[in-house]
Amino acid sequence: MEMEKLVSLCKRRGFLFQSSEIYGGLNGFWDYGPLGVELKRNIKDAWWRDMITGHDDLSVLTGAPAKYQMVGLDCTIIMHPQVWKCSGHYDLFHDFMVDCRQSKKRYRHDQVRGRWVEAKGKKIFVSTTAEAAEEEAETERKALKFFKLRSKNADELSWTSDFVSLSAMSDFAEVLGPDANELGTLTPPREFNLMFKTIVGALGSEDDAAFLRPETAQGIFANFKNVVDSSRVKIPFGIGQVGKSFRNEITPRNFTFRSREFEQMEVEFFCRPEESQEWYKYWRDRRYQWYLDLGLADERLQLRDHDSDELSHYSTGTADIEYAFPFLPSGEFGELEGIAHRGNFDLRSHMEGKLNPNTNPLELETNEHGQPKHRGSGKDLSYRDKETNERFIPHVIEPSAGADRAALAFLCEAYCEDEAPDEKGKMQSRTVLKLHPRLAPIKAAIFPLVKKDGLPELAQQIYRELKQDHNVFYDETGAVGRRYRRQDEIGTPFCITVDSQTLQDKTVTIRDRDSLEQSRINMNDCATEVARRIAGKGKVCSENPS
RNA sequence: GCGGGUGUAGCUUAGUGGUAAAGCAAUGGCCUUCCAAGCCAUCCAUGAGGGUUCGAUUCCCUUCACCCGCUCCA
Repeated sequence: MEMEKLVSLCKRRGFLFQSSEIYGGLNGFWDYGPLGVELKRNIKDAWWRDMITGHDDLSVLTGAPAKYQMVGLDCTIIMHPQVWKCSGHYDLFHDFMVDCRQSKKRYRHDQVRGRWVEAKGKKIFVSTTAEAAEEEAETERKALKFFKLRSKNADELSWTSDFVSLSAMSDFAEVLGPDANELGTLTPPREFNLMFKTIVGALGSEDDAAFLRPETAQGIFANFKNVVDSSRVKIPFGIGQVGKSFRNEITPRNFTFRSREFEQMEVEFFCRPEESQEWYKYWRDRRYQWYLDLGLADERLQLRDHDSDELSHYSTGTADIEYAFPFLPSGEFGELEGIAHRGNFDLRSHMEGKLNPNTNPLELETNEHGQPKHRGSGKDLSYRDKETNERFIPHVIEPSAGADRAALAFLCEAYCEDEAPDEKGKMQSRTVLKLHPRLAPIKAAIFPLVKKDGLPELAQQIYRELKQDHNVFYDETGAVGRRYRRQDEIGTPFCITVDSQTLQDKTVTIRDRDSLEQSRINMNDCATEVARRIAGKGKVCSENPS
């Protein structure tokens, strides 16, 4: 499937528009049109229903280690700045980057290391991005090449310093960049603010700087105690939240896949440390199945466990649910959702202060004076088991999904060009969105076959009745075939048509979008039939010829 | 952020230093008894800003957006 066709359809039919399009657009921001907003809302509603309000906390769900509770939360986008300092985002999202004018590469300032060397009366700083084990050999190789020396003359190189990070350098004039063969090609370090900054208060100054949240999760951690104290939840339980997050992406690209403003659907699931591994596996598999149940094909969906070297020290497991988006090279997948075992890192960071994620066991990150780099709240965020009277800091499993990425994946999966007969029975190509009925923006369209003999009045009667429970659409213009095709293109799963036979026996036809099959049902049964078909329809996207 | 490419109607394309053309779509009619039919009518465009010029959609500059490749992806 070509991405341009889907992008074009999204615009033409009102799923997605570029933000501020009349002013030329804004890179990394997208608006949802009348149909897109319904699709995205259906995705969020399905998630909320399946994870939170519809959750059966009295039964042990298939694959789950035990019964558990689920509650929701809706936190503010702007939070106390200390939240982001303790969460690690403040440090992590303020990278200093240097660019190389020669190699055109960009490096994280603190990840480039090197040492001073002198030869032939000239002193230079040789830098590299190589691993610590190889940096000595790598800098020697580079120095030899720069001074045009043979390996056997390596003793002519006089190393005058230990390895230091580029961040310790004040001037790059004598620096040989990691991929450069001349000096002074590195630009001064520039700050990349990946969090959106704003000022709180009408007269606020830089001291009143605050940030738009780069994830919804921290609001849940910050409210952990409030939820425990107010809602009678007992561990194990989860807190879910759906909402906007903001990241100043360096390169937004691939339609809505990497946007600067996006919506997340996150659960923070709190459990006993010794049971956390089982819960991690449960959530990983449960979330994967959710996408399958809503129609993503398993050959385009994968559950990828992170390798141990990708994991944070405090995490005993992280998996990504990934989808083979059509804009990616063949064989590559893009992340829809990450399920991370986060240990007690977050709750402890908000208690004690920012922890150093590279320590094991976790230690407080300190500044040059030995003081905490970012002070925590000092509040006790531990949990007391009312039965055993045991107090502990829960471990956290975090399934974190992107609503916009899910919407994009469902659209990509649903887009389909197949054939349908025209009025002469000849096969014509048709564009159809084979969206799961739960996700389809419009559940059913109601047509009078012709605009006379009282058929419109009957159709409108059905329309009004269905409207009470579903988002339905009424259309009486043009040939009925054209109306069917219009609905196919926006993914409407069912079309109900009133014809002359309705006048005699009160039956109407209901047409299935995917099979094109029509069956006659009593016009008074339309609402129940549509509800039955939406609920009963399993996987509808089993075939995707593109 | 770098390099290359592209911007004409909702979409697909045409064209020109001097009135911007068509098909499809949309809208309103007529006609139509089940899968994009037909007829009539209507609506809509040179991404933005500046320069050269009597005159710029066309030439030049800047900018914005999109696509491809690098980079980045917390």
